[in-house]
Amino acid sequence: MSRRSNTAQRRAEIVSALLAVMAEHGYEKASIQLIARKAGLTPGLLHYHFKTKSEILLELVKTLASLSRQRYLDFAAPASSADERLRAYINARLATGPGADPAAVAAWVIIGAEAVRQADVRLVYQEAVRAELALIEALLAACFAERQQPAASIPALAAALLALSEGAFQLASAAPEAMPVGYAATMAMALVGQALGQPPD
Amino acid sequence: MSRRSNTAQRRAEIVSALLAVMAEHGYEKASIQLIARKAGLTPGLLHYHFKTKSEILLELVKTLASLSRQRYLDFAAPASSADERLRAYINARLATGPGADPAAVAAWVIIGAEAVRQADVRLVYQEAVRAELALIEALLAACFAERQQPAASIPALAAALLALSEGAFQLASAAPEAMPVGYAATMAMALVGQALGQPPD
Amino acid sequence: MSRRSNTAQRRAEIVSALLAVMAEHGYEKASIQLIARKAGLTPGLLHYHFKTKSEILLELVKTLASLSRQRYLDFAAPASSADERLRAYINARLATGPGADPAAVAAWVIIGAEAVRQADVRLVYQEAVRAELALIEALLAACFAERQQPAASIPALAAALLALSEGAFQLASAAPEAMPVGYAATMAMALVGQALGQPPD
Amino acid sequence: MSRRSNTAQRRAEIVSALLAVMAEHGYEKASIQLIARKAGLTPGLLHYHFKTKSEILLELVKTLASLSRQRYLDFAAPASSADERLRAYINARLATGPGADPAAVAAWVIIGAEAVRQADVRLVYQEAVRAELALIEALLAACFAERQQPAASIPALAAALLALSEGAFQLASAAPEAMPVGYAATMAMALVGQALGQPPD
DNA sequence: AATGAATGAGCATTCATTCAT
DNA sequence: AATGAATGAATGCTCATTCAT
Repeated sequence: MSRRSNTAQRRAEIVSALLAVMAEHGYEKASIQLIARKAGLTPGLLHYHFKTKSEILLELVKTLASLSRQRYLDFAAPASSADERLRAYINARLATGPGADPAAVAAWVIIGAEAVRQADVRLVYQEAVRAELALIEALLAACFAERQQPAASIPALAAALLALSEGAFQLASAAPEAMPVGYAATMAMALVGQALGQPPD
Repeated sequence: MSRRSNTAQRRAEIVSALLAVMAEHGYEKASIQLIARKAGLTPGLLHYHFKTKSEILLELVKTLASLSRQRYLDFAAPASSADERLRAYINARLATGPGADPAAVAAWVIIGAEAVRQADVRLVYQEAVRAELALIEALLAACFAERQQPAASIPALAAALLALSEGAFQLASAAPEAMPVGYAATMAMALVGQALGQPPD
Repeated sequence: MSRRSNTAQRRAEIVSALLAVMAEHGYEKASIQLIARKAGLTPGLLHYHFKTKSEILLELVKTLASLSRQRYLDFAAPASSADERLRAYINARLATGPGADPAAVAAWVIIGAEAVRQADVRLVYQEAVRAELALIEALLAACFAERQQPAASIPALAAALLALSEGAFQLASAAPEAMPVGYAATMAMALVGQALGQPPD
Repeated sequence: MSRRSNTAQRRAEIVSALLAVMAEHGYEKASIQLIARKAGLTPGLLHYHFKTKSEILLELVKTLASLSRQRYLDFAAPASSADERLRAYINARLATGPGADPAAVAAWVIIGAEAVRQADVRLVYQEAVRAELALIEALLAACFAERQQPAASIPALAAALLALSEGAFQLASAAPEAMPVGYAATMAMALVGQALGQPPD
């Protein structure tokens, strides 16, 4: 009698289309028309599943944050020590970016810029930043504990690792040819190694 | 007595207005009307001095890069050693950002995102990145030379310092409350210190 | 046992929902979605019971006219003279409006404006106007007959009473604070009283 | 050097076009496209001179109120007594409507309906209603004074005259064939005459 | 140099209506 | 009877750019 809802799947398709279009054209130029075409849907249908364009963006932010977290969990699954988990985190983030997907990295960079001017985007972006910082701090604290060393400057170190990540994403998206290969993960390890008094390897 | 041309000054005013409007509204929402109003000029006049809106943005990129460079030169003026010059660089960049101006930092972040999708912006952005990397590498090489140490991983280290900067700008603009105070300069110094085998002071 | 058709009730619910939504948002902004939500139904179902949105409006016009007529009949039930019936009519119309419902009054005002531009609405609106005029004229004629006076200007007087009603509805809906209390019924009585040579009481 | 502004004239043209289109299609169906075509302008230009469509409507309300007032002043110019001025008012309003223009009358009816649902329209509509009531009350008071009679029920009488006007406009616009000729002015005079104890003629 | 009216393409969004289920 | 996804046309509005003055 009643139709079965396909909203969840449609929403995922639309979010995914926004990711792809945004990586290429930015957020403002990612028009509803363009997103719809990429998703193989009609513009009207996008507004049936999402009230506004901004709402799609907010869902994309959450999706990317979640993907990045899942990627860390996958990398860390085989780890058996705090050191290994921290290395897994750095590799998950910096060896090939979140989801190993350049488009996702570019989209994240553009989201970061939108967060500067759009209050609602800023809110979910900040939530993602706080969650990421908390994760890094926990990983660092575990390393210090494992070595029975006094924890030093964990917040600053975590912030620097996050900043290094975000900056690496930016530069990878906008000036890839200018950057050396593999610098980000290597230098992140070095920074952590210095704080721990020895390389985490 | 012919009227003196005020073109140079007008162009500077317009570029400065774009900076201010962009920091608040982003590039796409920084309409010619809005920029003109901020500059106290009329929309038509903007197109008399700049052929297109994009041209204003390109000039802003160069202006910001130049301001950042000048800021380093000012900080480095009293320095008498390679170590001091490197510290001056890090402080000029990260102690308060380029030009000590949050609006300029926000504008730079937005420019970074525009560079992802606009080829002409990407070009001048990459030029700025390359110049910045070259400067950092030279400063690092001088430090190694001063200490008569073999230079190691200079490109990776320079890239990491730049990524740390760009990421710190991003986070300072979009999630300032989430970040600890002064972490960026401190950790940049630490990273350099480790590479040099000792803190650069 | 076959399912009993609930069409009649559903149609009434829908018409009633249109009344409520229209009083708040006007006819154009009373979208099918909004009407459906107010009625607790789905958009598709509205088009199952009514072919077009306009059809719902036409039914609403008839419903309101019918309610207004029923209200007069209720008021006039205890009346035993032509004078009393005329007073009952004026009170039914103007003491608190049709159905004693401000939403219905507002909806009627909006219907009046729609009648200006929509031919099909105009048709049923005019039918309602003619019926109303006929009723008033009959009531007036009965008063004259009762007093054995020659009937004078009955059409003009009936038209003025109707115009006074419609205008009072308009002003009650759009500028209630600006109007004195109870003026409409009072002055309608006065107008009738003058025509009859004495107040109808 | 600078261009001469034609804004005032353009705005008047646009307001006039809205009046014409609205009388035929209502406010919602009076699209910017349609108004622009009627005015012989491009849609973009309408938004150059008016920020929003609603702003055009607000200006139209003021224009119509002003025209109606001017029409009374013209009618009242030759009057030499309070009675004559009151008769001039009634004739200016009801003999042929404000501006003697059926389109203006229809537009006013539609504005009245818009005032029910749009707060900003309601505001200027109420202002017009209050001004009109104040004028009628002053005219009535002058009549009573002239006759050295005690003033009775002036607010109610003024309200009834206004309601009669608004209702007459409504019926003239939506059901002209159903209405007798000249009833409104005649009955307005009668109503006033009764209050004054004798016809103002 | 400077003005500001004018253009035209593009935008997000709304909505009555249809239809497979 | 009922659902809710889907469509396509229309709407108000924005904006970079042009140009006569």
